[in-house]
Amino acid sequence: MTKGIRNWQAVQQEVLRRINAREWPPGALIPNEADLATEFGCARATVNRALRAVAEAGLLDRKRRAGTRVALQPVARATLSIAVIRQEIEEKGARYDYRLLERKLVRPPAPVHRILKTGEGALLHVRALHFADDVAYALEDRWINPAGAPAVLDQPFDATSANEWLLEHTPYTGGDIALSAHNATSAEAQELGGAEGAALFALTRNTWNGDTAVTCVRLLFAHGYAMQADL
Amino acid sequence: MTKGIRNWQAVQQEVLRRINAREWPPGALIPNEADLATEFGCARATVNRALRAVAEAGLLDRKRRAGTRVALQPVARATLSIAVIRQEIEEKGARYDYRLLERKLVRPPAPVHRILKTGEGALLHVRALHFADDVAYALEDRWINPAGAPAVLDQPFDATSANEWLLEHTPYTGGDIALSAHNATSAEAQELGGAEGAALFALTRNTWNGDTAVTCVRLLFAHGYAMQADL
DNA sequence: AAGTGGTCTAGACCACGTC
DNA sequence: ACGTGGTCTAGACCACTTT
Repeated sequence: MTKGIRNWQAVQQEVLRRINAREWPPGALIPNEADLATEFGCARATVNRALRAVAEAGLLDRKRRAGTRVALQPVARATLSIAVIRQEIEEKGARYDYRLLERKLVRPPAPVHRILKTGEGALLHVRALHFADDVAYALEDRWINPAGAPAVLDQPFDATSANEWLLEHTPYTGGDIALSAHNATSAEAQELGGAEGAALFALTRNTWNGDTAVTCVRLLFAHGYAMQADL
Repeated sequence: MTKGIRNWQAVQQEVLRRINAREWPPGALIPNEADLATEFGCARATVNRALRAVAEAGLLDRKRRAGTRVALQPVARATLSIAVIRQEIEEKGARYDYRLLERKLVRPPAPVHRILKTGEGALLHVRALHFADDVAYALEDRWINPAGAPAVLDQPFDATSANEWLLEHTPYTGGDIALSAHNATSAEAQELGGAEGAALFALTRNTWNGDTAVTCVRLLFAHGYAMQADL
């Protein structure tokens, strides 16, 4: 009988240890919550809290009646923190700068129209550059649906980026993100200050609020950019 | 007095609604747990569970004594599910295939040595290709520390990829991941079946177990690959 | 039918950071 | 010092799913 494991972090640690040490090998059924609570000398709720945390990390599979099993293929969940670009740059200790390239209310081209599923209305198209210590850092190409972002048409976006303004002023209920690699066109290369054809890291993001599309944006990062994540 | 909000998901939903509707605008201090519990007619623990979930999603900042505030800059947390490559391909409905290119026990070059911080010993270097429906999908270039992966030297990796074997047989306590874009060298282009210079999506991952480095790997995905994430 | 995890409760004490 | 969130408890009932 193990004793003194009374807080959920300690329980979690012990559970992780057993998984790691293969005392509970992949696929194995582990004791139920009540038994573990008895063994550890704590309440079942405490065990539940710990097991739930480990399960959220992907290392346990829990099913009612069937019990808790050690995951066979622990799907690694990496969490990306996608902050406002200004913040990201300032956190690196660099000086942030911003330049608006274009801001137009236009009817979107077909691909954008398809993604945002907007009606007949025009969308606001904004293109801008973000700088870190005067070096181009990212090129932002964004379409904004005025129906999804009140007051957006009054924003000049000449000093504050759409990236930042939207996050502050526009609620959203969901979104999806795609990460990819893209060869710089000559125009992009010129704007970002790199070579044509250079491999650029691209982040494409669509955001909606309920049934209304809010914005779709592509961020092209200068050559050499790497996005960090933790396991 | 709102009534009938008795389970934590319902409380969470109501909290999200208030944030979204700007009833609780960004930066605002929201009522404390006890008051909300009274208002909703449930136990404080239920409110705590809900608020904790919303805070984990990045929409609330909670501090003892200072209370709970709506986050000013809701850092979007996107979660990447990084599965075994075989699984990823099969989930797309494609047929998975694998080919080992190289498997050698060698002294690592300086950059790898620096990352893994291993001693004098040799590392296992494995290069392999993953196919989806006979089309090259990803190129795996991996260094494995025998000290961190028992029995790895007995694995031929001719039928099962190191990607899969390690996940199944080698515990780890942590890791870090970097995502970037990379121009294909001529050799890489040949192996992946693309053009030299094509922009390739790269995932670089280092894994360790306690103080021991386990493996460092670079996965180069064929041109056109996009990694999906959800908000 | 039965056993498992999922959740709620009411109360309590604690840790922490602001006041 | 004191108010806040963080956590633990013991018990209870419920929902799901497998047997």
